[in-house]
Amino acid sequence: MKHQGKRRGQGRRVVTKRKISGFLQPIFLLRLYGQDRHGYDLLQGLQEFVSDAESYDPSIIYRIMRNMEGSGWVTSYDGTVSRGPRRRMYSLTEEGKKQLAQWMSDLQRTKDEINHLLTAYRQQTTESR
Amino acid sequence: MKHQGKRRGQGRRVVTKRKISGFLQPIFLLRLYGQDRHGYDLLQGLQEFVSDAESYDPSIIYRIMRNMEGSGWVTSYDGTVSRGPRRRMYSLTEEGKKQLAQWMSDLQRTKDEINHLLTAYRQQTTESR
DNA sequence: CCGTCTATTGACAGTTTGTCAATAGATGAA
DNA sequence: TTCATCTATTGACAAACTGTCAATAGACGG
Repeated sequence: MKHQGKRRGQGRRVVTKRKISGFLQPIFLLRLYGQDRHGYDLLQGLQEFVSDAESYDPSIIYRIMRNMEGSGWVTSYDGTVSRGPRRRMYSLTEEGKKQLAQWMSDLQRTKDEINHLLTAYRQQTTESR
Repeated sequence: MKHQGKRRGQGRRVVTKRKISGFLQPIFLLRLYGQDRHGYDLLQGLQEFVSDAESYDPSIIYRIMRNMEGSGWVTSYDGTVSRGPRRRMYSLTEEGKKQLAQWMSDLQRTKDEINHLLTAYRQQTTESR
């Protein structure tokens, strides 16, 4: 008999720094819709879509873009250099557009689910006062 | 010189089964608002809030609940047995209520961000046809 | 020539996830 | 009674993902 209703599980787990995963990918794909861009450009445009854009380490952009290239959603090529070192330019593929559409429909459903949850919460907290 | 614009990154990474993380926790806390419940009960009530409730392995509920107990958001005790083996009952703590409120405000912002993204996507796809 | 800014890459440790087997009591059928 | 089945919970492992940070490197201003 290990534990029977007594204290369990305390300790460890204090803060969670994890962000909502799978949210940056659609943002990047969307920003590649009109024109090709390089990683740093994508990083800077992030602030339009997320509130804590500064908290992202630049390296994650490149990791995400490499993964998306591996999935065939973007392709890359060496861009011309203006200031600084070589830039890897990314462009959206047809497959990437399909993936983006899929993501958007998933996000629509996620939004509906969040909404449902928020409504249920408000209901719960107003009726019990 | 490793790669200069040639094929890179293809291979690995085909399907992503990962779900939006940190979405089940607030659902469970909310369902504990009115009354104490056991894990299996929480599992069954999931379908009200997420579309793919069946796809969740029961074990994740217990893992999540143990973590939340470790964080002090719920406490547990042995419940009375009606059908089947012992049930571990969970109840929401005051700290858990605070955490839930925090989560809800985060989700509100997340919802706004998703909304912004969806709007930007629709704009992009309609203007470019 | 040096420091700074732009830009990208690679690596590693720690966390989280999906999955699955194991345990176990209660109930109903044979 | 014995067995299968349903309800419930626990533990463990490998794979995937995350945060973080150091390293590289070209261009530019002073």
